Amino acid sequence: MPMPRPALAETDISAQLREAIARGQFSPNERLVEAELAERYSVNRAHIRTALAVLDREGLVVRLPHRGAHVRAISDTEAIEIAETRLAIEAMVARQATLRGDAKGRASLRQIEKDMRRAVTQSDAALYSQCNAALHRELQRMAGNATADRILNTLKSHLVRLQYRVILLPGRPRASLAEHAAIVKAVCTGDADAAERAMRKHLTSFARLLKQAIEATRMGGF
Amino acid sequence: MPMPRPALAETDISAQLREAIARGQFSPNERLVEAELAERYSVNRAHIRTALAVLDREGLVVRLPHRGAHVRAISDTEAIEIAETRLAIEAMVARQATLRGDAKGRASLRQIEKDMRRAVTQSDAALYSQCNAALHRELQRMAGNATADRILNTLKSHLVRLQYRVILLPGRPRASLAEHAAIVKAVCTGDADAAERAMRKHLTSFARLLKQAIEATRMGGF
DNA sequence: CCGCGCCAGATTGTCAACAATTTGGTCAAC
DNA sequence: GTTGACCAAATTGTTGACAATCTGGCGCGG
Repeated sequence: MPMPRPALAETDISAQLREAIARGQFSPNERLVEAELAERYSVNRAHIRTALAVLDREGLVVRLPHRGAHVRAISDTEAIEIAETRLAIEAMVARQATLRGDAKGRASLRQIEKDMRRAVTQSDAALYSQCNAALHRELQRMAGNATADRILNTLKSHLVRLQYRVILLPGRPRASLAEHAAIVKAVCTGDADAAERAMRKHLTSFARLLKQAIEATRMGGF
Repeated sequence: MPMPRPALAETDISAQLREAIARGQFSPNERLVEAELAERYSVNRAHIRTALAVLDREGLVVRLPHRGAHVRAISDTEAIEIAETRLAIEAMVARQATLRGDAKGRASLRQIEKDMRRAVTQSDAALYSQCNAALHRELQRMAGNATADRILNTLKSHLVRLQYRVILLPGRPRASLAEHAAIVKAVCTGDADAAERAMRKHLTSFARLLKQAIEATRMGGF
């Protein structure tokens, strides 16, 4: 039986912190005091320091010499930037998934689409969100592009804080479903161009709505 | 007068190591012993450790528990993967540079193109390579997409070890020049679609040649 | 009342010592 | 000759202590 792989403590802490920040357990601009984090995660301060350096490089936190680290508040324009960059990569992933994907992957996609449909008819936002993630994940797996995986992983950790704003927009799930269906269809019929186009369309509309949501928030004084 | 910003030692060491690995000062699979690096860069072992963690996350090195770090040897398929991912992002950057670039940037591009032409007529490979980097850098600046910048920076650090193979191909500079000229023209005339297409074409041919160069190397032994 | 310098506490940056683990080699037994 | 246990050196993993620096508040002088 192959041991569940060791994984360095530092790597682990980076992942935990990344997740925590992405989930909003630390608010933007919140100070991240090394000693506190060390205690909270029951590790040495050195590990926290290392994790912060990694997250700094990823853009999730900012560190100023002798002034410590804080959660980086991504600006509105930057959020859009990130969404656009994600779009560029996921469009490529959709293409590669079409070209390199296996039958099992295509079957998975179709199943996920079904679940999505159910989520929409039942107005189950949580289920929909879950299916959404599953679909994108399956496409990444089919594409088998580890580089793209890593980048998307990082980009999404920036976006999760924001996407709930979009998902909750009235009528969004229904529109999103149609877009997803188009992607699944293209991938399953082996039309790589169409798959890329469909994904591009999907994420373009996501980016547009994100932009609107941001504007609205700014106006409405949150 | 704004101080040239402090920059943490750790961040600095990460950058130095990244550069060194990218330049091939450490060969693939070479062991990276913390104590040795600490001495070479005149810093504490803790700094090296942190830097290695960052580079691990970036995919430049691999670390195994209790067995240390070594330069990650990127496989052939992965090199192509990286080139394709780069393509996806730079195509977007070209588009954004067209839409958001300023007149000064466009003037720069035209100047760089001139220098490139000179490099080709003089068969000055070093100059050409320099112009090539300058052109892509200027496009990134014009696009003003910090997220894309960071990602491209990382991706390129993986590719530099390989690109000399492509640049040295007979006739490559001349073909590359035409592709670059098309990009500059599209960006300067404000045709974003054309700019994206031109960049895509340019990097597609780069990826194709990289693939060929890799195949050739594999055949030719060594 | 306001500004300024200065001090104490909090926090980060640096470092060296120590513990834990792997690796490669040696030697004995078969 | 080969196998395997075992030991020593090298290396990584962990931890605590100490130095350097920032922050906020206090009191002094204007």
